[in-house]
Amino acid sequence: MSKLLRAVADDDKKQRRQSILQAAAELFAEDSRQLPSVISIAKACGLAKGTVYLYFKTKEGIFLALLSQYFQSWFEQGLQAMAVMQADGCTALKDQIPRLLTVLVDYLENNPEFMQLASMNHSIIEKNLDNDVAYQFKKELLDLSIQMGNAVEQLIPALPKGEGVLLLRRTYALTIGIWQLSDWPDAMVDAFGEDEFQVLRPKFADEARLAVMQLWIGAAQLG
Amino acid sequence: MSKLLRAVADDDKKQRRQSILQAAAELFAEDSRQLPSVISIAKACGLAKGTVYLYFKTKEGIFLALLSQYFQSWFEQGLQAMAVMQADGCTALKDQIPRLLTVLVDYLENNPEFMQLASMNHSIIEKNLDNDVAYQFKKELLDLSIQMGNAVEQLIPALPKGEGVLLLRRTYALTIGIWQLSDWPDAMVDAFGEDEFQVLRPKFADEARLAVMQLWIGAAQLG
Amino acid sequence: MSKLLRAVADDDKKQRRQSILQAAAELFAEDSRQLPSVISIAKACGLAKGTVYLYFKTKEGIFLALLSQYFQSWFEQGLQAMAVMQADGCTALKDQIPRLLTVLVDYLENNPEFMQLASMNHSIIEKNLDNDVAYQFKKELLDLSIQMGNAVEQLIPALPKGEGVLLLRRTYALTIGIWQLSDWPDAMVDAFGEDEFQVLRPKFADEARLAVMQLWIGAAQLG
Amino acid sequence: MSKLLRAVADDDKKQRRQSILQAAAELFAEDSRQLPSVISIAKACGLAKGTVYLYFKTKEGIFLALLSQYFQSWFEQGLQAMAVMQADGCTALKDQIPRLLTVLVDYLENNPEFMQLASMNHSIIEKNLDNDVAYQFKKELLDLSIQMGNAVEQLIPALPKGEGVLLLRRTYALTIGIWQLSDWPDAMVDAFGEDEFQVLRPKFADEARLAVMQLWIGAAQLG
DNA sequence: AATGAATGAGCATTCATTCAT
DNA sequence: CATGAATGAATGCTCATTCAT
Repeated sequence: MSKLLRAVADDDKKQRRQSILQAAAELFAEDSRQLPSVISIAKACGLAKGTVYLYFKTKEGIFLALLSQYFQSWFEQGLQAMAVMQADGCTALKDQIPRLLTVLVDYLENNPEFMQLASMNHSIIEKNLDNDVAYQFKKELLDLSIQMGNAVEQLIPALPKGEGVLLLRRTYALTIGIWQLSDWPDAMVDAFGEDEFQVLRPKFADEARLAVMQLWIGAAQLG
Repeated sequence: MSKLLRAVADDDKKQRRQSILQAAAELFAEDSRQLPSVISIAKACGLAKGTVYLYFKTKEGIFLALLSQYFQSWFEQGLQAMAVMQADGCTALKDQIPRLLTVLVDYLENNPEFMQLASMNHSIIEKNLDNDVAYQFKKELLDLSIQMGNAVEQLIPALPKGEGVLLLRRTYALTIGIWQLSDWPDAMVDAFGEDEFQVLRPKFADEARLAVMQLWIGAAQLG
Repeated sequence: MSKLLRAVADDDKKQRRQSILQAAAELFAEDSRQLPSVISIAKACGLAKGTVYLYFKTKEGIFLALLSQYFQSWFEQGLQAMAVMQADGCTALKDQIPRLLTVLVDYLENNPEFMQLASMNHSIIEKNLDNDVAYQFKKELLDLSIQMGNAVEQLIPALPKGEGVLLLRRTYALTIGIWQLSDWPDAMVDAFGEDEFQVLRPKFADEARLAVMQLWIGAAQLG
Repeated sequence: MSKLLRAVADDDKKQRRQSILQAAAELFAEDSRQLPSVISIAKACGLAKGTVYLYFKTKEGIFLALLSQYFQSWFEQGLQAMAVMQADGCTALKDQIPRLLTVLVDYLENNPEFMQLASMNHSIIEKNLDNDVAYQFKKELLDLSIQMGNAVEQLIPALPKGEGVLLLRRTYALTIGIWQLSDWPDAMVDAFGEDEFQVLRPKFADEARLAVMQLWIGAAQLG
């Protein structure tokens, strides 16, 4: 076998790690019912199985890292959108919330693996993880959530102190649930068609936009 | 081994089928991270493995049937609550909605396997089902949903025609999402404690009650 | 695949179990450096891998069962030999001991897998065993040893009470050690020839006969 | 990483080689069920994995070198003891043999890794060795054995010419066998206790002293 | 000489499902 | 109807060794 170029420099290593994540994401997108096998990931990025384990301790570790990246990007998008709106002088709540939600939902729509991964039961991804790795992930997620929660509170004055992050939590829960409703196995779609059960199977982005809007309105109302 | 008495009469068969579901539910409750094995279910109800397959085509079929029963009971509870309220002459929306939601969430709280199973539906249960069985399940669920959707519309006049069932759909999505957030593997709770990450990990019933209320208020608002 | 005849009757099951042991023994004889893989054992007796696990809980369990059979046969041979000698009226110690040792060593010579297996380090066979299975084995071995130890004491009057089983223990230890000295990997024999190192590498049976005889004489002397 | 100082001088190399053996011995002592991994050895002596392979062709080579050192020390002890006795004018066979055996067994008792390693030699260590390395080892061992065999013959006049080395060979075999009997996995000791099976599981040093004495007496008798 | 990134062979075990009895 | 023997697919991970740097 022609051996791979060695990733000696730190940058090269980072890049290689990223290529593993990339391959993992693509394979997972193909069949979101289960995590792809390590060997398939390795092959997909031209590495040997053992090499993958130089970069990740366990298979689940790969997908947690992936999930982490999605979360980060998602929050970034949200924070950025809010920053832009402020810079734009867009202060009408009526406009701001829909703009923010659109940004957030668009991201989910454009990165379906995110929701797939996130909605995968804990019992699948979070088993077989180093406590360190899992803790790190939770910690980052918590920090990001709180940071963005604060921003949301500034956006919606009616929201009591500390409710921002809770609203985000519920928003996330809602999108996860909607994803699961919307995500049918292809085989089932083929078998049953799109129409008969459309009440049970919403189109993700439309439903998410609308449902989250309802949730936010209700939250602002109650606050 | 001495063979079991044969279930010849329809009633006997129904009863045997029910005993399988019973056993499956109990075993699943013991460890809800994964579906119990067929052999364990068979033993738990005193049958041989092959016999279980006389009543269900696949293991997943057992749990879909179980899930179906939970849905039925859940909807029944909801419908009944609404009927009682009407009989009581409780017509203040302000009172009715909380009463209904309490009934619904209480059911979920008292039947944690329901949420667990429902949140597995997606990635685990539906991957190995006969089309017939799956279709049957979806169909029943659809009918129930529509029926209850109508009732909800009567309850909330502000809700436009056809929005009842959609609100239910979102309610279900929201509870599923909250369940997943609240349901940590024991190992992780032990490792990280209950406190540090409580923002990420709500208590199911409290959160569900509150979040669903927000959703319904928002929905009524928008309607 | 044409499926196997089913071993339903108890006798058939016993026979099938025996055929697994048979196959395991033969494969192990081919390369005594390591336990053969389960798949190779299964194939060698025309079974599927899973079927092997219907008869044994772990791979190591197969080899412990095998070892147990060898021990039983070995002790039987010894006990029988002593019984025959008594019946023959052979009472001269001078004759009896060599006859007994010949019987014992012949058995080892004719069943080389026995010594191979026995001399395999504990860390290999005794790991991955049910405690029950291991205990059962030890218990049987203990009983047999004591029984035969008593017989040896009757044979050698000079031996103090209770020394019979200890002499057997040392005899066993000695044969194990000699086996290890005598058992070179084929590759090494090929590479180095038989002659240069014959001082380090005895021929098993000759050495065992002689060394054990020395041990027994010394034991009788000391007793 | 900063590269290590290079061992250019022969002495430095010898020292580095020795430090590898040292580390290997210590790690093996910690868990004598299996040979430690190369990476753990490398780390333990502050080297990189590849560097270890500059000094030894295979992992087993490390442990064979270690085994060789144990053998050398063991024989040295024995030869020295015999020399001292002669210098002491201790000529009573009755006294000499026990003194010698005590020295030999004490060494084994104080260096349990020796027996552990020696009893692995057979099934584990020799399976992955360069012929050169193995030959070298055998050759050295042979020379030492012959040398010490001669010394034993001088000690025990009753021993025919050439029987000294054979007696040593049997002595070694006997100690190896006794070692294996005495060496139970901790898990098993914990599970079964020390008492019930003590007949099958001698205490190494006591048993070795006694059994070897019997062997030597028998050998002197027969000679 | 020293490093450490890359390689890839090797394997026990479970368990859903079938089907001969 | 009931049984339970037989099947066989499916896979993460370690670690000795190599060799480019």
